[in-house]
Amino acid sequence: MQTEEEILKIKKVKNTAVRTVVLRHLLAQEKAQSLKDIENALAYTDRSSIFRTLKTFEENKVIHSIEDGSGMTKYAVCAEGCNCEPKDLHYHFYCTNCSKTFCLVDLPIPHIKLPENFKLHQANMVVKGLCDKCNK
Amino acid sequence: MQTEEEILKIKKVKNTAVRTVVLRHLLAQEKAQSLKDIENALAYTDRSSIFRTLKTFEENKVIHSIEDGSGMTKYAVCAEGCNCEPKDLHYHFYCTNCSKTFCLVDLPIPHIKLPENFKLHQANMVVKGLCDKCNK
DNA sequence: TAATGTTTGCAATCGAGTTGCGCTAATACC
DNA sequence: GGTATTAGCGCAACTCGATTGCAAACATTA
Ligand SMILES: [Mn+2]
Ligand SMILES: [Mn+2]
Ligand SMILES: [Zn+2]
Ligand SMILES: [Zn+2]
Repeated sequence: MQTEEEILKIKKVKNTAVRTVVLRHLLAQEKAQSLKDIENALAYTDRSSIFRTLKTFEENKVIHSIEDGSGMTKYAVCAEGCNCEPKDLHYHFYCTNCSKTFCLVDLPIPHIKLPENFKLHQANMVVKGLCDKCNK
Repeated sequence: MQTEEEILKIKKVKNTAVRTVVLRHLLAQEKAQSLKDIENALAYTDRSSIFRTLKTFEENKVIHSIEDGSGMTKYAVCAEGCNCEPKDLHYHFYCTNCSKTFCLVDLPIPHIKLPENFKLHQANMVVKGLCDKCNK
């Protein structure tokens, strides 16, 4: 497991107080976090600072974002070695009962045969249903 | 190709003026439409009426919605025989250049082996990149 | 140190989505 | 047909996540 400092160094993002604490928070979660989740957890850090930090992180591939249909974009730390390329894409699971969103990093996306002349760059793959805790 | 009246009858949705014109518009498009797209196209129909129409259509599986990450939910008419079940799920393509979102109905989603005890109900699968027209 | 660039906090704004409400049209009931 | 009830519609207001302008604080460079 890499520390916040190591990750930021590898991804060439300058370390600051806000960046460290946001990244630390993201690393400590099992579920993907919304801006509001982070804002609530970091009571003394301003929302717009967190917002801009998330943008910076995403641009530099420290994290990736997930549109799970809940109305709030979620964020999760990229796995070690991830470069947000097609080979790094994975499914996400959104539990319609507990509203948690997870990265299914062990479930790589199969090769998608797009129509002639289409070019794949990114993907937002969200599978919805019940997570193991809610599926009783 | 089914007419608006036929589709609404099959899906047991009462026909009204707004519903007919919204469905007709959706049927005539090659790309999935946002609420704003429809509002712009139907200049004399109120936004909230279109909004509620879309909700009704979605609840009754006349259309399905797509979260393509553009910030606006897109809507597309379900294929004939579609019941919005896992077997009916398909990929969507969002062109990052021209911002068009398409249903790739001929590209069914492969079986997804979720972790133990997870239950799949729905999915929002969006592949992003360049469409054939923009990939020169 | 002074100049320059970057990050942060605060407040304001944006905009897609949603809702309350009164009016009208459609349907059900007598 | 006539009246009560329900459903759909249009307008305006509102919600709330996301985004931005700006000035102060901080870091880097010359
Ligand atoms: Mn992920
Ligand atoms: Mn579709
Ligand atoms: Zn759950
Ligand atoms: Zn395109």
